[in-house]
Amino acid sequence: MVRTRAFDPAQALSSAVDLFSSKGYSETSMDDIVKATGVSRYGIYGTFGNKRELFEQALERYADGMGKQSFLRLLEPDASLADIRKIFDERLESMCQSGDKRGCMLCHTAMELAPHDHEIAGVLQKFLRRMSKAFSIGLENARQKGEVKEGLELHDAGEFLTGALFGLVVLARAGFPKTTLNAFVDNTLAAVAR
Amino acid sequence: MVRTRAFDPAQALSSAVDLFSSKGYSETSMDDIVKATGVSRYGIYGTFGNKRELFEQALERYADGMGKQSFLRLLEPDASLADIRKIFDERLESMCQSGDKRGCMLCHTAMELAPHDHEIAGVLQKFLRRMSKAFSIGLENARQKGEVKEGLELHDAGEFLTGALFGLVVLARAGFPKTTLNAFVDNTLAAVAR
DNA sequence: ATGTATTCAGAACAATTGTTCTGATATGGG
DNA sequence: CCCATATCAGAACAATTGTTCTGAATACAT
Repeated sequence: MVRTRAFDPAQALSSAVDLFSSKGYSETSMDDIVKATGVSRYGIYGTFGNKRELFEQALERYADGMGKQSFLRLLEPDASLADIRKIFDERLESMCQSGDKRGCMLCHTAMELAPHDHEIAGVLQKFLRRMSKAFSIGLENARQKGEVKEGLELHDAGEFLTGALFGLVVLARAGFPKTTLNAFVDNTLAAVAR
Repeated sequence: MVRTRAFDPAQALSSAVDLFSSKGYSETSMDDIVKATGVSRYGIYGTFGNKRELFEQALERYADGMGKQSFLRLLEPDASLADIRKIFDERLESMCQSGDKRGCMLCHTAMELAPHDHEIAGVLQKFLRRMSKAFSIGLENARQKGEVKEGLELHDAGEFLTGALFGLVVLARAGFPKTTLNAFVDNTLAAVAR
């Protein structure tokens, strides 16, 4: 052991997540990543492998973060529709903040990579199923409070909410105003509410 | 006038639309276009300008085609919810056919180009507003038949359907099975149906 | 303090990108 | 039949891509 690493891999991965989230895979160059992280090419390649592998790790981290900080509360037995709405509102807010508009890594992955990269597609599907499952558990909990539309099939409804979340992302990136996005969320929630 | 053009611009543009639809902007190279159309670079650049301009024309053509062949029937006074469902089913079917999976040019444009290309974003928004308007007129017509949920605000509902259509596209590209996509459409339609 | 192994910063590389140029080819009016 | 001109096929070009290599810098075990 001689010279110690001068950067924090977790922090570098975090920067990569930001870049990939906002610009997607092919629009983000390794040069962008080197500049954003301040880490040398040597450090990036030595730590994360190549661009594809870096993306895969970033995707994993992105999904984990989203799961822990947004979807976990749906699993609480007292979760309500308001908690589901909060997920949509948070995403809406994050999509609307200015600058190089933040995006959605899952959405980018589905659009650019999944159709011709089966390994990435598998990882993506795992996360989307997890999201959908969390949504349907959230709905099940909300149902206990009498907030959910009667007769709603919760498994399908979970996947519906997942898809709707992506619809929101696409509308936001197209540049629609916040009022439109809010109305979209209202209609989405109304589709599962009592 | 001396030597005549050996290719049909409309047909070449059509090939470009196919490529851009399935792979998006940056994943489609001019070399791909040259190969797919069989037209020389000279012909492409002379007829359509550069890649950006070609994409813009392809986008225009894509949206026009989609409008004429899918959305026009919603404007008929006797349009019904079934006609709206047909739009979703057609898209679902087109997304599921094998090979280099077909995609959605509007969706790709929103994800890759719109956030940093204001001109393209403007064109895109024009088309999305047109789609949403067609949806809400379709809903208005369907309302005459008593098919629509009472109290539904049709303007917002039109935009909701537009967003949901994109959600469907993203789920399809993520590789979800047809049954899931069908359930998504069911839930979407149920959100506006009586 | 010194040497050695590891990280660093950036040069270097081959491949691919969008775009332009060039000489050959073909066409229709004289 | 022949020439002028527009089109063709592909070479050429500069820029950018992902990736690897190289010598300088550094920090710990000795």
